[in-house]
Amino acid sequence: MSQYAEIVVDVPTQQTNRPYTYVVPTELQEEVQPGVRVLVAFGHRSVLGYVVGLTDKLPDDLSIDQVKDVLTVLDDRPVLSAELLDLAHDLAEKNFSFWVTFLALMLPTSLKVSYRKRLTALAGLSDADRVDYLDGQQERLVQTKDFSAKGWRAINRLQQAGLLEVESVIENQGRVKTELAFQTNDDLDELSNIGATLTKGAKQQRVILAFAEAHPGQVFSKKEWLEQLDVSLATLNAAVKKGILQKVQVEVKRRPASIASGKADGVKTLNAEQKVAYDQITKAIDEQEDKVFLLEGITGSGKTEVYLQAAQKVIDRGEQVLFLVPEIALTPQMQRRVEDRFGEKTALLHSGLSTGERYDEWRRIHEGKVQVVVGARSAVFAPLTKLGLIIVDEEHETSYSQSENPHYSGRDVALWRAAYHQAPVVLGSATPSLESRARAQKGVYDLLSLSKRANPQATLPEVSVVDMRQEQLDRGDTNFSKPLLEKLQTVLDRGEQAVLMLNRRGFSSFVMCRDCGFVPRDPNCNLAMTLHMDSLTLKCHYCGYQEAIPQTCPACGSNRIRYYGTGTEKVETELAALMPDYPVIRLDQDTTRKKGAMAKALADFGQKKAQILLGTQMVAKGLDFPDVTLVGVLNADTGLGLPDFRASEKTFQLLTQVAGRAGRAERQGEVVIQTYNPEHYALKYAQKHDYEGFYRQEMAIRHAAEFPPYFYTVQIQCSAIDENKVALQTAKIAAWLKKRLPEDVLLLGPSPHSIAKLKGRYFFQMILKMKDPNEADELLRDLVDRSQKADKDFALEVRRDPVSFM
DNA sequence: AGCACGCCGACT
DNA sequence: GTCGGCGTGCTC
Repeated sequence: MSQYAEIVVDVPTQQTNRPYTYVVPTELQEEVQPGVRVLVAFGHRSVLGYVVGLTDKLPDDLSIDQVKDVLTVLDDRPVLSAELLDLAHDLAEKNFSFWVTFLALMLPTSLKVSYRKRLTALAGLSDADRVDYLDGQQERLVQTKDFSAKGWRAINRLQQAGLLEVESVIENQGRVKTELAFQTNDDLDELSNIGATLTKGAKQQRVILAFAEAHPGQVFSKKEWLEQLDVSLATLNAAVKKGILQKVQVEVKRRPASIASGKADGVKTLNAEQKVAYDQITKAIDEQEDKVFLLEGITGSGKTEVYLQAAQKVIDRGEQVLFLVPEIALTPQMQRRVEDRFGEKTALLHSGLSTGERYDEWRRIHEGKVQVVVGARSAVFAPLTKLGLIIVDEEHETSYSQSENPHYSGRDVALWRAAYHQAPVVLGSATPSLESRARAQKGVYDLLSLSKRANPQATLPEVSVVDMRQEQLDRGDTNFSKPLLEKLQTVLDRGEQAVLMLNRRGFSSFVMCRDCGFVPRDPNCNLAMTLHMDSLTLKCHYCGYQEAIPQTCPACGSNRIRYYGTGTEKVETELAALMPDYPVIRLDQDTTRKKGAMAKALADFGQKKAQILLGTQMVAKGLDFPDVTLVGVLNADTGLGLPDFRASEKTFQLLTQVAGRAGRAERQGEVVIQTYNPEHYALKYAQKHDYEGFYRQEMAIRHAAEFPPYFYTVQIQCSAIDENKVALQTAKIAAWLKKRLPEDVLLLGPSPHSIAKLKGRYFFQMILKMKDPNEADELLRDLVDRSQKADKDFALEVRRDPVSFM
């Protein structure tokens, strides 16, 4: 029996980033366990806390009268395991954040609490005050932000005068979902008595009564009653009044819509290379080795089949599998395969779920009812206790890194958890990140390669590169080169399908006045706004600001205001003119915003309702359609100009991924890449399907420029509403750092963000480069600490191994 | 983050 | 003299 609990309180600041000791009252001894949430008094108020440990001994610097009691226990069993408590602590240290921030991140939103106050009017409160503070009501639930500091002072005065009651309310944000149901009376004598009182005309009541007598004491949902007995709700309510039925609330678990095809996904025979990979992975599973495998397999080489069979092995051992995918909403095909293979044992976690669905999936995992969890980044914190294998599909994807606070790398968390559980990790990709590939080179990871397509009749597609500079000279301003159009026509005539990708990264359509050159910009970010023809608006893609397309130039009044650049919509229009007989399915942010729209568009394409699929980067990932024999990349190189040392790597990965959509079955596939940089090495290697070649050349460049994987990077990003303030403050910090940084740590910058103003704030950044990733940690922690106290408007974020630079 | 304490200028 | 502005420091 432990007397004291170590508790991390829900106050995310540097000064409170440690456990506090509380007394466990005897009556709560059973319930207070590591990993449960509790309410504790902290300062002058009550806050949520996470129990991170128990102890019998008071810390030396505390006396018994300084320690307060745990007030309430919120969970009847721990919501966080010892593993996750530990992991949260490590992540906070590593990413310059707070322990409590990561603890909260690991739980579904439904288990977070809201802090509110209940104001209740007492006798003597004036009508004016009642209107001001209670909306004219008797009582009201309010948040801190509902009143200004002045307002709160006034409320405190009213409370002291005994005119108003103020009470803190802390409660879970989510609730278990219940639905209305009706339970039949189980007292048959009483039922027959009621039957005697029914009038002749009460036919419906007799139906219900007969049913109740046949099923005494049973519960059926409202829906079941309405459908099965064909009665109305009013009739049911009347039966409640008579005492035949009783209203009850029953718990229902929300499940995200299954997209399983209904047929079991058959186990496929592995080819020789797949078998080697499978054997190595399952050996590590059996021997409980926390090995990391890098599964480097060309597109269509059957990585998924290896994952699924290895997962089966883990399930047979009674253990659990964590299967991470970049963004599950974008890969419905992967979701379907896992569901077809493992059915009810699967849980899904991704951003497309509602809060309630997410909570219920989380509880299924927490209750141990699940053996496979499929999910995007945040699913890496799934409360699995018997992990036997972690799979990270498309491990090079940057979406595994969270760039907003708190920063973390899902891939690194996967490695941490696997080591904890002594389970292997499989990192899979056709185009591994240079970091992972380099680790495999050094023997830190085990390299497994799949060099052939799984379908023995399928080969890698032929890739041709078209120089758009020449095309523009010959044919004028167009998005479609002659070779691409010819190939497209051939494929369509044969009844096959084509995927066209418009790489929109760093590229967009905008409006410009042909007379004065005016370009409409949004007032927050001062960026050229992107044209949206479907809603006839101009939008800022960064802050979401939108306005109507001007008919005349706001600057000079000319009506020669025209559209420039290329968006998917404009290409769609151009395509419709060039290929009027062939309908097009468009796939971009705008057409897939609605829930399930992506899956529907892909299903339509799969059923050949259209032969052309046109989209942004999202068509590059994971699509597997046997009739696609042509892939066209309309603008391959727009990403090369970004201020990011990974621009080449990202371009190579994107081109390789999208090229992999062609010729996945028996028919030979073809790829046409249109570019203004035909000589660029990223294109050359993508053309030859030569990842290893690209890897070697890019590594040489990274080595010369002292970038990852040879060096570790840390990004320090500063922002403020006032431009001068950030510039000045950032320069000061740079000078401060230069004085203190070890000699072998390089500081780049500060430099302004390539987009001057974002969401009303100005950004500057500095980059640190170093050989030892933790060399500057202490200094950076000190910096974060100081900057937090310094100024409310000024914000500073430290990002380890950032995936994009600005 | 909240909340109190305490110091300073602007009013009854 | 007192009220309310906000800078500083603490919370088991």
